[in-house]
Amino acid sequence: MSSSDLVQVAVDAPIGHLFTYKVPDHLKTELTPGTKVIVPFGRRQLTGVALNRAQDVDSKTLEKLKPISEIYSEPRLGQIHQQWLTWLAHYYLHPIGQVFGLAFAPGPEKRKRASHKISPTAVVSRSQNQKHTPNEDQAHAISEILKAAHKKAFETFLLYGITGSGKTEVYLQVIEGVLAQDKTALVLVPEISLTPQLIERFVTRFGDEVAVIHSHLTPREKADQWWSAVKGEKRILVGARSALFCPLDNLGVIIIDEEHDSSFKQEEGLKYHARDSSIMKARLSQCPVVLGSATPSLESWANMEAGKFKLLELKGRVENRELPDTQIVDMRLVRENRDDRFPSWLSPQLYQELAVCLERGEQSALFLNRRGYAQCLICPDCGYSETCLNCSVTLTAHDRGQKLLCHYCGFEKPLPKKCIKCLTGEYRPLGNGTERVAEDIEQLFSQRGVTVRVARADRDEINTREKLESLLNRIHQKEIDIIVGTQMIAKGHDFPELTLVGVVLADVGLHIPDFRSSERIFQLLTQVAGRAGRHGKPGKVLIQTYVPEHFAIQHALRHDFRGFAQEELKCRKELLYPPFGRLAALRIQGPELAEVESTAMAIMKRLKNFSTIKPEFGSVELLGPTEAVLSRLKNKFRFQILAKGPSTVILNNLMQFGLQLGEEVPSKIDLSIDMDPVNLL
DNA sequence: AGCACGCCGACT
DNA sequence: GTCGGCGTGCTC
Repeated sequence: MSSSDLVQVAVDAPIGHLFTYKVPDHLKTELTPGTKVIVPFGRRQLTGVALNRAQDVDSKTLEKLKPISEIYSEPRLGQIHQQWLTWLAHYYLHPIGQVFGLAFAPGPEKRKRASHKISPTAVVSRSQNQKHTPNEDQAHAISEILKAAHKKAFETFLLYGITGSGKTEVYLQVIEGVLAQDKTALVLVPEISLTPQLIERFVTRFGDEVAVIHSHLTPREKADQWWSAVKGEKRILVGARSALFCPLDNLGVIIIDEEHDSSFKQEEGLKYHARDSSIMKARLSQCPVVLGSATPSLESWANMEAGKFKLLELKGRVENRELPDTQIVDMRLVRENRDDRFPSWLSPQLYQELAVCLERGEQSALFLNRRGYAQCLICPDCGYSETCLNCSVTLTAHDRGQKLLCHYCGFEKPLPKKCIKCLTGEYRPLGNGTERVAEDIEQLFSQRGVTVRVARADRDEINTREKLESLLNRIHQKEIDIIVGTQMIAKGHDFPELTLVGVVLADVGLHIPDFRSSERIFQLLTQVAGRAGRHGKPGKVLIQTYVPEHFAIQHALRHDFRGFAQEELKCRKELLYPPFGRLAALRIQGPELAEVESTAMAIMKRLKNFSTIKPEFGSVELLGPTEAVLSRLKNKFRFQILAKGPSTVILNNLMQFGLQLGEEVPSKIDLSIDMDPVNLL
């Protein structure tokens, strides 16, 4: 037998290694590395990707090998994609066949030859949103990026500029230049920022060159968009993180907008970070990658300071718009001088500003990073609060407190009339959510004979694309006076008439035991402040907080990212947290607490042992096992081991060993590894 | 992940 | 006697 008869296949099954298949004679010429195939696997037929030809095997093993059943004529993953997907599988310790599976179009398998043109926005007026003449900073950024693209040079640019500094215009002109070089462009945006407005901007500029992938498309639409990009009919692909898997050829640039956004990290299955993975893809594709943000992640900022990323700064807002006047309201004082005319979450100062805003006929927004009616309901008699059956969390009140909902598993039940513990107490809300804020505001003003049109913008209220579009329309038509919302109003949307932003409680999220909590609060406050006063009218931002002295709040108040970064990086350095050290999390989960705990301890012991025997792991610090902060989710008890080390290579090696340990663990227990974890709860 | 095989409890 | 529970093990 000659070696060309055998091929390695990455089969779409949760198994870490490749499988060897025979190549039937009639497929020999058509089968090249990167071809999608169907192979017999046990009793089933699975898809996979053929990779390299396999070595000869002895005749005994040869007998066991099965032949490839079928092959697809397209897509054929080029060498760059194969290398990239292989890197992902190794780096994130995920079964290679499943990683390769992600590079195929989601949705309908059978596709028609004719490609339907699905333009995300039907008719576009090319008059509006035309190409702007870039200012000096923009022009410099555009030329630097295009220079790299032209040289086919890999380089990572950090495009740093505050909200309204014109990052999108840079993206658009870079893409224009890349298209002129006859190459393609990929733009990744957090799902929440992938708004009709943003899509419109791309479509207006580039018309039917743009494919868009977002989560509200039907499988059919998604497949059409995907294929039009794969086949090069559309040379620009805009999408959320998963669009990174679309096998575009001839990439000229990758753009990651809002690069700091934690939604770029996938938390399930292949736990990849789309920003880091993009950088690897750009490296392999020999093209520049642009990371854009007003509040860069400290990882990226440190990489820039270390000279690995090149800084392109956009100073100031375009058209010299002024930064909003930002003030803090100390809620401790508000509480001391309690004014019963207002709900307890509302300071007289914020009320005053809202009233002024209403009088002037201008729009305002109230931001609170907590959805629902109340964080929990508590019995005033015995102190009991309702918890989820499946998770170790309290239930959040929704629908004016009539419904209790678990934000982790979706469990819900109606509110009991009396406390289920002492049977006498009547639950009281604790910790306001957006629903409560919206209700209070409406009531407060109507009591005073003022009708305010309040709209809520959160995941509960705005759960379809239609609702989002209708909300945005109503806001733009000035049919809304006050928008009450969560992150949804902080990210992506441009509200031209908005002059006042009130942060209801900046403290939400500040006390969670996660080393990135300050960074997240700084980002959120900066983003939400950036919504105020963008078009000619000066904006005002009021931040209500019980900890006005907190450095994240103080730096946000002064619009001082550099100051924040410097101070936060100092803390990170002392504890060797990222970006100064790297992390890997090993998570152990299962239905029985005792079993999970003992398994976690056994694994820790093995890891410790292994790392003391091998000197190269001397620099790795192993922490735990600890019960996760969310100790039970969806009926699974959760423990965690954290590995902290100087480099990812070392952590990766250690985690490879950790993965092996997973095979010796009881079958009810699942062990998963998260490289560069973002969520540590 | 499926889908087998395999070895113990409650049914006609 | 078997129907079916889910533990364990394999898939080129």
